Amino acid sequence: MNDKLGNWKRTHRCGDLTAHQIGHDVCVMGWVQRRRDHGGLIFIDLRDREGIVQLALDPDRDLASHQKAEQVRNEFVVAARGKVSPRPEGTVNPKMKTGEVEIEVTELAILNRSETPPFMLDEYTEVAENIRLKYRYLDLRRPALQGNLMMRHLVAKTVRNYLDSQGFIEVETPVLTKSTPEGARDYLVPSRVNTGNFYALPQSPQLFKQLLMVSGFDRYFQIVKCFRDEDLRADRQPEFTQIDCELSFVDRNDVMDVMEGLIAKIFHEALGVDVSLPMARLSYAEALDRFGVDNPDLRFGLELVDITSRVAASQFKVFADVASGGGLVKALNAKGCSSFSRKELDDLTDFVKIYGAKGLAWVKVTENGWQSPIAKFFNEAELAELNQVLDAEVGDLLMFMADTPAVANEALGRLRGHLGHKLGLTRKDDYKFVWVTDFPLLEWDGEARRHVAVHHPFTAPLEEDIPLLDSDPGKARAQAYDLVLNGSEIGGGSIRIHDQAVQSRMFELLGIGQDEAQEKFGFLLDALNFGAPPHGGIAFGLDRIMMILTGADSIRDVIAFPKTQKATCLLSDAPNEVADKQLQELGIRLRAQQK
RNA sequence: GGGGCUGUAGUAGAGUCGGUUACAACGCCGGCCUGUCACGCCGGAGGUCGCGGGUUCAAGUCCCGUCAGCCCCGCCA
Repeated sequence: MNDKLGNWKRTHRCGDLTAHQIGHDVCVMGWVQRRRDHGGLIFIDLRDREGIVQLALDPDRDLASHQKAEQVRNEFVVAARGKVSPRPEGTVNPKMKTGEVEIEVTELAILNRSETPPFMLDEYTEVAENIRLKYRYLDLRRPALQGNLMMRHLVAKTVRNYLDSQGFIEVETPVLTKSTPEGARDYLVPSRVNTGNFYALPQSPQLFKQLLMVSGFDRYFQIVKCFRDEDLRADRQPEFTQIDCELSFVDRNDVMDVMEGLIAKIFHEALGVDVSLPMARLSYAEALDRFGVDNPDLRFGLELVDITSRVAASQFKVFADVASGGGLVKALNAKGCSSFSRKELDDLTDFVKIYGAKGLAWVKVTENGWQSPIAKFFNEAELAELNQVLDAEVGDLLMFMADTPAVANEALGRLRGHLGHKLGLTRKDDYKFVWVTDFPLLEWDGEARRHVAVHHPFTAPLEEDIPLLDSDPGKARAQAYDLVLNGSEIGGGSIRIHDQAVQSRMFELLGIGQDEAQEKFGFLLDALNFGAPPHGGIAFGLDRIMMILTGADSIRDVIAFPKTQKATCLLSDAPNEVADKQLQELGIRLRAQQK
């Protein structure tokens, strides 16, 4: 039989007790981290979200509570009354925040018992993630995850305070909304009242926040769940949280300025790190040229060098053919890496093949010149020129990639990131921000044989590029911007089209006919005709920001109840089959599973 | 849809070349212990080697399939 809470009132949290409370009578409640039974004396480490404090139970002080403590096991829920006392000489534990004191218990209550937990809730035990996810409520008792979620709360609070101070108003938008073409696969929700019709869960509140600008709210924000039915990754969950913002009467510099302030505030509050402003800015074209990717990690150099024109006339056919065929030949210099083993080089080659590269040429720069399978194809002048543009010195490892521009950039850019990690150049407490701007507005989808929006269909082109919409739409750049932190895209947005004519032209370019545009987005097009202000916005991935703030390698470590890579919940067992009656009410019949 | 890694007591691991009864640690249970703090000492219980099939005199070990977790490609405006 458990003890009743009765009139016991907690006075302190365990982790808050220090020398300041010495002499105070206190009452604490929490979970038993560990019991140490010395036959006579019993020590209990009692844990709550703030930390751990030691209870000392002496039979000479109170026999009843000592006897009760003999029954106590790990994870029992216990309340203790007693006096905060300095620990005897020589028994202070400097590893604990509360290590100078202990509670001399005079009354102990067992508020609830616990089965032996399936795994030890200490910092030393590594447990398989499927076990942790099944017993998520236990895993969440551990200090690491408690800390992550408490910091998440602090960040959300900071976001609300900052945006409020900047004149933003938090407005909720519908979760049951309309499925629209473009973008990610929607999660669908069948409508019972309108049999055969479906809502979609929002991929983002994009259209609604634009409508709020038309409504004159001027500045909107929302910390909001978004849903995308796509495959998961270490930093991607099917439901995730955005810090969603939209502003009226602004250009993109205004948006970036306000948002830099938000990010700086978050880092100051959460980590005590002061981000220097303004943040770096890089055009999309320059990002690709120097780093191969549009989300460069600026914590280290290893920049890519375009050598296409320098190898066009070389005897090395692989390079020369690519160079003359519209491809790209790029290189990077891994300083001091000529000691890489054959196996390491093979691994790097395998790595770039993941991104479609056919191979990777490498050169070890030695005192006797190039040591490389491709050295023989280059004459003295060419060697000298390449050494010069790549800043090659003895001990360096040069790597070359020749392919289509898309593959060469992506593969070598990813290799650059891979090397940065491998060489230990990516400190987690080093924070390098960069805005990437001037993205292309459109990209050609060879399969669908039409243009698709790089950002989304409501993104405004650069004003100077509007004529290109008619002459060469693929060349038009967008008033879009991504915020990249340490190689991770943590946010992105754009100035929107507020002119109905431009928006219609945009749909035309995307191959969305007038009728279809009216059917899918008519409410937005109508709204643009009723005095839509110039506006733009941005959305940050709160989960990704939290990953970086906490140093988590997985997005699951910053979400209370995450899903597995197959989008299931091991705790609740979602998704599951539903009763036939439910399907009947919805007018749904399941198709036979195709094998 | 594809590539890769992992799967052995409650937990996390070892298990050699296929060969007797599958090991030790932590946890758990019992006993002892009045200054420990990942307490210590003594004793004990605990196994569908993920699952299914195959090869073999013999499979945790080799082969095929499958399931689950993780990482990646595709996908993610």
